[in-house]
Amino acid sequence: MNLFAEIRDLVIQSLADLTAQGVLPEGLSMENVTVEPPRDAAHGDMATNAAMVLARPAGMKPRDIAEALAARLAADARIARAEVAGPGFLNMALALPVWHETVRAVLTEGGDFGRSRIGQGLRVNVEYVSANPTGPLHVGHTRGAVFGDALAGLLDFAGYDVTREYYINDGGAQVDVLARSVYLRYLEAHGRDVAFVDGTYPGDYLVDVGVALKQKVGDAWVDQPEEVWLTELRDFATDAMMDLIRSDLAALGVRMDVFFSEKSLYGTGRIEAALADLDAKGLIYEGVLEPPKGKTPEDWEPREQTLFRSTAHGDDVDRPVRKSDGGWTYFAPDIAYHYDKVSRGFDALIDVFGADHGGYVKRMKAAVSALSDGRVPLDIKLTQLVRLFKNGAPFKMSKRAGNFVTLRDVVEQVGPDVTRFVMLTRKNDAPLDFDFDKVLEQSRENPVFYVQYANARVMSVLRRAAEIGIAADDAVLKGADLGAMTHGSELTVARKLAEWPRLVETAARTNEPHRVAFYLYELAGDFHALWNKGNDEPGLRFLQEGDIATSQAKIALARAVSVVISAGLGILGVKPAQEMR
RNA sequence: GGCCCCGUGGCUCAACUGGAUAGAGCAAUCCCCUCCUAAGGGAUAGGUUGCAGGUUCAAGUCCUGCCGGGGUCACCA
Repeated sequence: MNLFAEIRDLVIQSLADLTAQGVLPEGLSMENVTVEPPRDAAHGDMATNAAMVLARPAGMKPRDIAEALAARLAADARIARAEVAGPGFLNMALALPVWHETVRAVLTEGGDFGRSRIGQGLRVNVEYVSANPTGPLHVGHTRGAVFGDALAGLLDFAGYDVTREYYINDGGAQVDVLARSVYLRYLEAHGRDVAFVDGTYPGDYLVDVGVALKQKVGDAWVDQPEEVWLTELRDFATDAMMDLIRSDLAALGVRMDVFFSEKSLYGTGRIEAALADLDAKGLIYEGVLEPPKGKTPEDWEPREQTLFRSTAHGDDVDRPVRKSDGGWTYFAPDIAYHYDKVSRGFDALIDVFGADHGGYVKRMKAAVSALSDGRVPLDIKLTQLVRLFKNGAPFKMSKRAGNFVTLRDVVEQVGPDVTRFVMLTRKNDAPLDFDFDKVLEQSRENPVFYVQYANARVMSVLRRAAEIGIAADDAVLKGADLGAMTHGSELTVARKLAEWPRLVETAARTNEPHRVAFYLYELAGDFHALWNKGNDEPGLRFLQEGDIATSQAKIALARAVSVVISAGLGILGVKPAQEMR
């Protein structure tokens, strides 16, 4: 049930009736007619812009349309009042039973309340994390991981068929570096003194890998040239790193559907096939690029290269796909990878990148546009930096190479639920401050706590109800007479619940899971306000001694809040708290 | 220099992709605990949405040009 959609349907139907009566001319487009909550609650429960949108095409005054529409709407039982305001807004106040039915719908539909069908079962691929398999995940990856996972959860809830995918960059030169670094640790495991020269990874996390390698091959590779061990060691090392990364993701509660290996694209003709597709479309050519506009690099020299005509699909310059030594640029396998995604039949693609990859957005979009002939949209979401703090002071990462704050560090210190929620308290393209102390603070400043506390309070009421003998399981509550729910503070909460399905759709349409986190904070706020009013006005308490029917009506509202909080947190991958400790 | 992102009360951020008088939280001042967990709530004060134009019934939101901050910029991924 989506109340806003229902009322919009009513408005559209009413406009159609007016057209049939000849009040409005034929053929008006209703596309831009919206029904939304007004900013100011004093304006009523819902407002429509219909009169203003239609005034010009209809050749009528906004107020005339609004008056006619108001009269029509007032005939519906759900509309308690409809009045014209401002330049032609039509404000509607809804009848009390509408809110009671909203609460009942939440209890009846349970965790499915708010589920949407706007996705229409379309298959969407969300690619995220995709960190190089050269070490453990760090905080930056954590934000991308949480964002991508929450987005996937959101789209699933909105009716899409979602695939969560990780692209393993195991094909480039960085894997050779990894292999050499592991080799050094391997020598170390054999008691050798080693030096980590520039261009190798000195991180401690490779120590165990070196030991494991020793156990596997003994001393067979000691004092052997690279030709002997490099190829095999690459696989060994990337496997070890992917095991590490998988366990990092598991600690955060992220589970991928697909791990796609870049290496699997090489030597199999798949890169060639993708470029052949572009070539057949006349988008591959040999040419010389102009130097970048403005500042020319010192060592610039004109060079003939194999280029992808990405400018034909919105990019600023064409992009090389082959290096001068004949090998592929990194962009070539990326093209092939997205070609693979397109050919797997996805209806939409989403890539989640760190903000430092902003420069690749246009070329990736151009590639997907070209490969799919514009049929498959690619949305690229960039996640901004995470700034770490401890007790309000910037948390310096050690300068020592290879030593950084890992995902594991964060999760072990504050837990996966807090990590996830906090990472979503800012929209993806804004920098995020993460303070190890503040995120554990129990105060209104901390949204994680605030939302969890609201849910815990509901649970507390349910436990207390059981103690004093008031039946309050869901089966009872959804059949309860909600007539006793009339107070303004109660209706404020019900109104907020009614917004949930609409919020889900907006968040899904924009690919912005942070909206869910903000909504939950607002819902919790309305609930806390109601709770506190119960301190002043005993009549607003959820448990009314000696009046089981009234208690059940009020408990039903509280329970509905926890149902929506649980559903919302579920989308974000956070477990709701049953009690605070 | 080109491209991308950001600029909203003293501070940290929202604003339902164009809707009404721009909303929250911190900080400030004042109030509310025999009461379902006060780990909370209520009230007051605080704004030319970086600047200047434009588009329209309507602009924080869209367009153009500036200013400021960040990212990025051909054979590294």
